[in-house]
This record gives sequence, C-alpha cells and structure tokens, in this order.
Amino acid sequence: MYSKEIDEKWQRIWEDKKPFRAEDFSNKEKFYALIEFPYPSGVGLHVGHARAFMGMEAICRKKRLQGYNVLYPIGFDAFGLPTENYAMKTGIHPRKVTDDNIANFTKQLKSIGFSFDYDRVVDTTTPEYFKWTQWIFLKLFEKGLAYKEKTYVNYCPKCRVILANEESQGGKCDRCDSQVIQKEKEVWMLKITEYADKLLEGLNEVDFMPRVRIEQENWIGKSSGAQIKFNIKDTDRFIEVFTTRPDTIFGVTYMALAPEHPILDELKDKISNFDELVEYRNKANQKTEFERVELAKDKTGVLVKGIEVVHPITGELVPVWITDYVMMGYGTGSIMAVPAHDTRDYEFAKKFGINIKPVIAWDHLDVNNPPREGKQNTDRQAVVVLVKHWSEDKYICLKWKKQTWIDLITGGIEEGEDPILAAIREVKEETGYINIKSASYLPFEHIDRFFAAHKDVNRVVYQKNIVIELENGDCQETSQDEKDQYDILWLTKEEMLEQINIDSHTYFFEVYLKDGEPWLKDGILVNSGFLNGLDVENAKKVAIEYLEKNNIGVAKNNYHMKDWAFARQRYWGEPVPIVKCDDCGLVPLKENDLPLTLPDVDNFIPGEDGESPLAKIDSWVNTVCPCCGKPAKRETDTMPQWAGSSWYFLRYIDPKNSEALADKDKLKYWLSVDWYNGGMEHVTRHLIYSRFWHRFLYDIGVVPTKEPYAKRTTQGLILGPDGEKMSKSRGNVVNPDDIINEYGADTLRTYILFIGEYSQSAPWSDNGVKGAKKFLDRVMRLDAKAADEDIRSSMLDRELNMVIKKVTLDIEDMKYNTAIAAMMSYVNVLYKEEKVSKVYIKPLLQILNPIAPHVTEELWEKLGFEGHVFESVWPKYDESKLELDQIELAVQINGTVRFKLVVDSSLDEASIEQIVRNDERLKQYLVEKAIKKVIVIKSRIVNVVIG
RNA sequence: GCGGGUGUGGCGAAAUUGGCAGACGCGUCAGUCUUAGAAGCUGAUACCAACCGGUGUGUAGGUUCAAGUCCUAUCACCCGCACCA
Repeated sequence: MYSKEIDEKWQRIWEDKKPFRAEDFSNKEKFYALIEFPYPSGVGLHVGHARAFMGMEAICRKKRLQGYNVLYPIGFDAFGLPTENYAMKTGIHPRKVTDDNIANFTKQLKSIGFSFDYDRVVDTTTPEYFKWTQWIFLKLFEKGLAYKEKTYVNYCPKCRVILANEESQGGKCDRCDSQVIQKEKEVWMLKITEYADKLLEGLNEVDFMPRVRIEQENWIGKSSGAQIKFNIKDTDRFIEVFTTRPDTIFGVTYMALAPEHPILDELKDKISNFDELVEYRNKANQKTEFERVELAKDKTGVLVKGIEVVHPITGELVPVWITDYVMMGYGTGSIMAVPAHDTRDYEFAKKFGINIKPVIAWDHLDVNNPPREGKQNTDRQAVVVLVKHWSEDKYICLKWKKQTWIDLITGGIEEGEDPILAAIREVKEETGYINIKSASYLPFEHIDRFFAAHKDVNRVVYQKNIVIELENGDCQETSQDEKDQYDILWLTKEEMLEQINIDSHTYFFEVYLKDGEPWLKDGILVNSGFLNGLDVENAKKVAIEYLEKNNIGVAKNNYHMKDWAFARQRYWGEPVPIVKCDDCGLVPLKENDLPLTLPDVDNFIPGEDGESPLAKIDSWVNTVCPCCGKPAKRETDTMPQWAGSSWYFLRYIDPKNSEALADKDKLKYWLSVDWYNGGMEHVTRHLIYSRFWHRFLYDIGVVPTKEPYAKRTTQGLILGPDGEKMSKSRGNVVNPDDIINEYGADTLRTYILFIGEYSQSAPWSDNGVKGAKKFLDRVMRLDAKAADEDIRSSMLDRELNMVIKKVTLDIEDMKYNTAIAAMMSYVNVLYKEEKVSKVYIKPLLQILNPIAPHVTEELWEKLGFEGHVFESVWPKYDESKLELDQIELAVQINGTVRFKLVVDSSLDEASIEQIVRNDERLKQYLVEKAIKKVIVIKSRIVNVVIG
C-alpha cells in the first residue's frame, strides 16, 4: 500500500542528492520550463497552484529522463497588499509575514514532490532582488519610458491605491472587487503604448495558445484610420478627430467631443451656453464607468452654442456637441460623427434630430436578372417610394402584369429635379393619389444592377429611398398606359414582407419598419465628391491620400491599451528610486546607490487620500539631491505588484549575481523560456507587462531575445465539488495538505492530472481522488505478480509498446488524462496475468514516474532495479511491436455495424472485399436486395452498400 | 454589441481528425473472499424493446457509402472585452 511515509522517504533522498538541479552551460540540450511563481499568501498553497505546476512538472521529469538539461525553477512574488493588510491588522512586520509564508509554501511544495531547482529560489522582496527591479526602472526612466503625469487614474477607495487599467477591468478592483473611481492624481506611468506594435508583432514569433494570443491582441486593440483636423470657424484653432472610417468623411453631420475636452475651456468666451456644458460634464464625471456604459444606453449630450467647425473638404459648417459616449481617454477625445454609418452616431442623431447623410450605398446585384455580358451599361438616378395609407397600416405595392415583379413605386429623377419632388410626381403619375402629408428620406441608399430587358441595356440605378404618407384618399384617374402595366395593391406589413420580390425593396421596407438603421457593411461611395464610385476599402486609401496631400489629416493607428499607471500608495513594495529636487526636478538615484531599501517602520497604514505611508517617515523622505547635493525628497509611492514579476524569469538564470541582473552568457544559454504555463487571468496583466519589460531590455541590449517566452499554455481552473469557483465564502475550498496527508502526494498529483482536459476547468471530486489512490495501490501491488524470468508474450509486448508510445506523446501534448487512462488500462491488462515478467513492469515505472514519482521510485527499489528512476533513461517504443497479425474489422451494411470479421492484417482491400462478399452472414441482408458497392478502409471498417 | 469557448451515459470524461460513440475513472449492481465489515479480486452497467431489432453526441436541416467530427441555420451556458470612434 502506498502511504505518506513513502513520500517522505523519497523527498529526503531528493533533498540530499539534488537530482533536479539545472546545470549552467551543460552540453545536454537545455529546456527552460516556467510556471507563474506564486504569491505567498497566508492561506497557503491552493489545489489550483498544484494543477498549474503539475503540468510543467510532468513534462520536466519526463524531459530529464529523456536527457535534457532542465531548468524548472520556483520563487515568490511576495510584495503586495494581502501581506501588508495582514501586517496592519496584526502589527507583525511584512518581512516576517513574508518569510513565514514563504517557509510554509516551500514546505507544501516539497510535500507534493515538485522537482524544482530549489537552489535558484528568488524572492522579489529581498534587496538583492529588487535592486535590479529598481535598476530596470532607472533604465526605463533614462529612456523616457517612465514619466510622471497628472491625469485621471483608476483609484480603489477600499484598498486606497491607484490601479492600472489592467488591474481594474470592468471598472472593478482586481483585489477587492469594489467599484473603481476616477481620481486626478500625479503618478508614475510607464509608456507601454510605445511598445504596442512591438508587442503585437512579437506574437508572430512565439507559440502561444490561440486564445492567449487573441486576448492579448484584443487588449492591445490596434485600429488603423486617420487623424483629421477640423478648423473652428472664426478662430485659428482646430479640433482633431481619430476615425477608422475616413471614407465616410462626406457623411459628417456633427462633431462630438468628450465632456472633458480641453478645447471647451479654451474657447469658453465664445461659447454662449458654457454653464450648461459644465453642468453636463460634472454629471458625466459623477457616473461610474459602469453607469456610463450600462445605464447610459440612451444617448445624452449638449449642443455647444457659439462654435462651429468647418468641414475640411466641403467647407460646410458642422455643429459641435458634447456627449459622454465619447471618451477623453481614447483617440483624441473627439469624433467626426457619421450617423448614416455608425450605430452610436445614428442613435444620437435620431434623438437630437440631426441630419443623417448616407454616403455608402448598398451595391445590390439582382441575381434573378443580372447584368448581361456585352450589353451597354446605362446609369440612372432614381427614387424608390414607399407610400403609406392615410388611415390604415397599409402600403402600396405594384403588381406588374407582364412581369413577375411585385414591388414599390420607382421612377427616374429628371435632370435637375429634387428627389423628393420626383417621388411625389411618381406617386401621382403611377397611383393617382394627390394629397401628400409628408415625404422624407430614409437615410439609406442603394445601387441596383440588373438587365433591363424592355430596353435591352444593363442598368446601374442609384436609388434614393423615400417614404411618403398620404393625407387622404383623394385620387385622380391614372393613364390607360399605366393601368395596362400593373395593378395597385394595398398590403399590410406582413403581406409586404411576404410578397415583395425585389430584394432591395424588401430591405428598404425592413429598414423602414425598424425606423431606420445605419448601413455598416461594405458598399459604394455616393454623395462623396471625388470618392464617388469607390468601394469602402479603396475610398479609405484615397481619402487618406487626399487628407495628407492637403494637410488636413494623417494616417494614424490607435490602441485600446493605455499607459501603465506604475504606482502604489503602499509600504510593501519596491521604492521608486527617484528624488524630487526643487532645482533639478526628478532625479534618478545613482546606480551604485541601489538598492534603495524600505525604512524599518511599524505603521503601514496608508493615508486617507491616497498618500503612501512612506510619506510620513521624514527620516526616509528627506535626502539630498544626487545631482546638486541640496536637500530633496524621495518619491514616496512604491512600485505596483507587477514590477517584480515582470522579469523574475531572468533572475532564475543567475539568481545570486550581484554585478548584473544576470550574467550575459548564462542568459544566452538559457533564454528563451521554452515553455511557460500559467493562468488565463494573467494574459492581460503579467504576460503583457513582462513581455513589455523583456522587449525593452532587448532593445537596450541586456537580454539576447526579443520575446521572453517561446511557448505559452494555460491550465483550467479547479472548481469546488459543487461546480462553483472555489472560495472561502462558499466553503468549497479543498486544501492540498489534507489530500496529501490522507492519500499521499502522488494521489494528489495523479488525480489533478486525471481530472479532465488540462486547459479546461473541472470540478473537484473526492471520489475521483480515491480512484487515483486505488490505481496507485494497484501499481504498488504489482510486486506480488513480478517474476524475475524474462518471459515475453507478443500480446504484452504490444500493450507495453502501445502504452509507452501513448504516454510519450500525450504528456508532450499536455493530454495527461488520457496518458493516465492508458497506464490504467495497461495495469488492468497486467492484472489479468498470473505472473508478470519484470520487463513489463520496469518501463511502466519510468513512464509513470513524471506523474507519480514517489510510488514509482519505491517500487523500482523494491523490485531491485538498478539505481533510481530519476537516474534512468526514458524507454523507447518499437513501432513494429504495435502491429497485429490478425485484425478485427467491423462490417457495416448501409452504415450500420452488422457483424465483425477477423482477417490477416496483411490482406489487401480487394481480398477483404472478397471475404466479405462470401460471408454467410451477409446473405440474410440480401433478400430482394443486391450489393451496390463495397467500401473497404484497411484496418478500420468495411461498408457494404446494398439496395 | 464584439471576440473566444463549451454542449456526448447517473457523474468526470475519451474518440488516431470523416471510419465500430462512450476508452479510462467515479457511482451503481452482482459474484468472490471474510465470523462480519472494510479493503481486495472478478464481472455487468447509454437508452427503448428485452427474440430479431430500434434510438442515441443541445435543436433543425444538409453534404457523404459513412458525421460527435464537415457545411447552413438555431438554442443554451461559460469566459474575456466593451459607447474603441
């Protein structure tokens, strides 16, 4: 029986012999495996950690047996709020808390038997480590990538800290889930946006799981378009907008500014309703992010009275609005609004009665009556008219007598004629109704392309869609000519949708029923001067060329990602190595003055108003300027938690170096990290940050690779037994210590990998744990069946080679669950034997060793194999042993399996077909039926098609 | 709204990429061992009819000799982003 004593025995041996130590510059092929180092919280290790680490653990143990020089390090990301909060509550110094927690974590990690190289442990809170975190910060400062700025930042009132965008996703604090507010504060920022393109491009040279890559791309959120200037009438000022749709510039009917837009204050004197704007701005600022997004589906805004902008191409005057659907934090904080082709602008224009000008027409090819090759093309301007009944909810359709058409009224626009008047004229001519109550455009245009049989030409008709309401039923007689051509029908909505058989007319009616909607798809530019006739893609290009040539605008990319608010108003973090001098400004410390350590204090409570506790410690704050020597003050904010973790994988390579963050040659030997496994939750935080720092370090020649991680995978969550996310409040947390104490470390290890697909979340099951234990006990009991004699059987040879192959491939693919299932099956096969030669047991212990190292070492020793499993060589499989002499084929009749057939595996398709055709069992299915076809898929299946 | 994912027995899940659906494990049932229990060992276990057979991978269609797998719609749930201009 497998018990905890076995764990302890082998853990002592590993401690002693250190078989998992990585060797710098070894001739063996290197393999650098990384897991996200844990935050050593007081709660201790979680089963989630165990799952996260077990994936790489199994791979590393296997790789070592396969002859690789494996670096599998561990460390602790130990700066952070929980430790500090605990210190505040208990009065115990965070240093002490951290050390205790790390000791506890280490004990737990070792009790699971992880094969980390414990000689390389790093702790981000030691001065030896954070000296280099500060050093990197100074480099960033030197290159202008760290700057201090007063802006609106995310602030968590509960934690009393500034949060980066990445830490306040969805408007909630990452740590405590409270609503984040916007606070104006001067903070350190890192210019990660300058690296946006490099971070995007870098994704091309690495192998990240698709969803990891996609999430990073989305987070960076690149969009290309143009930045365009709109001059403000009667001033020398202009408003700049960013747009991804420069092609729609002729459709601009208003400008929309964020309420905070600075131009408003600058032109205060010209604005007649400034007070109203300020009131609106204040109201907008009071809303939380959540309210602004979720509750404000209804658009609001205020017209800016007194200023207008000039359309840079047409010279038309365009009104200016402020609205909170435009964000100061994205683009230029102002947009050119094109209601006809943008949903939000459309809603806004509808609500405030602003003109909607379509500039992209649906290019509609009539599939029933397409243009013909070799026929003349004629262009035509036309109207399509929807006529609404004066009292009922009915509409006019024309049912043509000689054609199959049922459609709306259409007609050409005569030279110089107003389309609305043309529509009215057509209605009178074609229906006789004379009293028009209203006529208006539906802000949507389309182009019909068809062959006009009666004129023998191809027509390209530019259609404007017009809605006419009748005042009453007064009607004139229409001409006989018209009467001969069609009947007039009054149809209900439903009948309209059902009967109209011209696509574009149906679409027109649908849009009408929705009270209009913007056209967002591709199409042909209309009403757009020199852009007319182009499609959207080309129009963008031509528009940008024009803008650049005329100095109106430039091509421009924008990013969703914002600069990184790099400051915490807390004690337990890396001090920012900058001094504020009245004369010299912000002055960096000299490199040999690093590390700048934290003062030893016993009050860690942050100030009410987002002040760091360090600010209160005069003896620390007051210093001299490294530049001029006059009295100066230290920066009192500390770095955020993500600082230390942004480069820790470099320190593992050379953890004790005091001259550099790591030795250049060692970096060259070990980088890149070959495989990094971690959680999805870090994809838009740590993973982005560390790629940014690494790329920066590459750019300044510190590291040899552009990208830190060659491959990135993720593990799924372990949910509680109730299928819910594990949490203290739900009381569904499983403590790994309990499992180890009761069932042993290998049981935990095996169960965690057997639980389901590695990247998918899976619920915990206590019974499943027992199943894993049962399997390991069955393995342990194999010693009772073990025979020294070398007795072989081809069946066992095949089974053994199969399982070696399966496990070898599956572990590499992180398909641990099926690897374990295969080994279970193999053990089941061995159990059917009275006695099993040791040659069938030895390789099993090796392939099971990465997952259950304690059990396999123990049995290895018990069966008297030489040395230890960790000193052995991973078994090879022999493909030729996998083949069977005889195979069983399923015979299907019309796709349903009817019987099985055992044949020599050497037979070819034709002979198998003959055997099947002659099989007695086939006869009963052939009553009144004949064989039509026989499909033989060698070594798979035979399908007999009869009928 | 956009992006990604998932849907298969009582449960966790497999399925060589189009070729015998449900491997392996849990649970359940039966047998065996035992004074007895636990553990162990052996076997059964998708559903309906229980004789031939029929039905089954969220739902509805389609392609194919053959579909969990491919195509077209559609529903449900989960995750991420979100007035992104």
